[in-house]
Amino acid sequence: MKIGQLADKTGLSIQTIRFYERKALLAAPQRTQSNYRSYSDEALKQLLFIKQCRSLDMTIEEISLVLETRAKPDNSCETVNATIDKHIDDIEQRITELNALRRSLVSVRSTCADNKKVKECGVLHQLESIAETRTTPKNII
Amino acid sequence: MKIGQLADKTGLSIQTIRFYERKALLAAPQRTQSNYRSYSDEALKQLLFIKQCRSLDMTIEEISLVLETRAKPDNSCETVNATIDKHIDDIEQRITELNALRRSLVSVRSTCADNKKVKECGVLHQLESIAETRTTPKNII
DNA sequence: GTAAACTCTATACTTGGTATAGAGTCAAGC
DNA sequence: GCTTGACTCTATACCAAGTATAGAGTTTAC
Repeated sequence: MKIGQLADKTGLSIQTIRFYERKALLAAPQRTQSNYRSYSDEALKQLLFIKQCRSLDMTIEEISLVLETRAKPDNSCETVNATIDKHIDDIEQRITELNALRRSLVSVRSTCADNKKVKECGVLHQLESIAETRTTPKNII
Repeated sequence: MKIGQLADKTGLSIQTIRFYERKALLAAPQRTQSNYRSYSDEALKQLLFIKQCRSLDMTIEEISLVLETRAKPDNSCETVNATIDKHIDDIEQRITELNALRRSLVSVRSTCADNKKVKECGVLHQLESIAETRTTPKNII
């Protein structure tokens, strides 16, 4: 199967598939005489797995780790579970941060009604006051 | 004041300050004879303003817009409020998405106990099953 | 035979910075 | 006067997870 068909079947773009190959998530496939990539059904399965992981917002690195673990059926799946657990933690933390951020924004926003002029704008005044700067999260997620 | 002092006073890194200058958030300062940047207190204020906006996770573009509006004291502050409102909306949407994501992850995770082998791992099985792929958010925030 | 559709590689772009390299400048101590 | 260390300058590359292009070659349909 050529890359276009694989893209159709997976719903991923052709560039994304090539990108995953470069990132070593997907093994480099065989090539036709004209140097076109030629994929097996295994590749399709692999890509759907990757897509599923990405839909859970796992990073390429996390997926890489999971794929590596998966390759050895008799190993413990501990690292997979640990990856998911950490990922859940990260997301929970990010939710907490965003909630705090939302509260700050709502608070700032509440200081200005509509139809004011710039010089009277409470929001701008708020932004000028050097409130104890909340250290904002590196937005990983 | 030289850039190092400004960095100390604002808590921003020297590179970040130069980066903001390149992005036109901060006006290019005067230069000494030896081509060192020489800042006024205005620049300090401006940077603190920018830092405050960034701490609210506003993008460079949003900050740019707000700064532009702020420059005209008699204009309406409508665009500022609109920017904040949209920003709040975006964050609320992102929180909703992350909550959904968290539920999915917890659900996947619940299918595997500890100390299983890869071939028995419920999490891996879940990831293989081609569940209706939740279209995952482009993580803007 | 030719045009459309497909594929290839390589490269640049996105965001908000961070991290170098290599060169120049300044102040202090000897 | 000279050296050393701290500072600054520009330019460039890097991060994640792709997306978008240019320019070339290939296959397919008519």
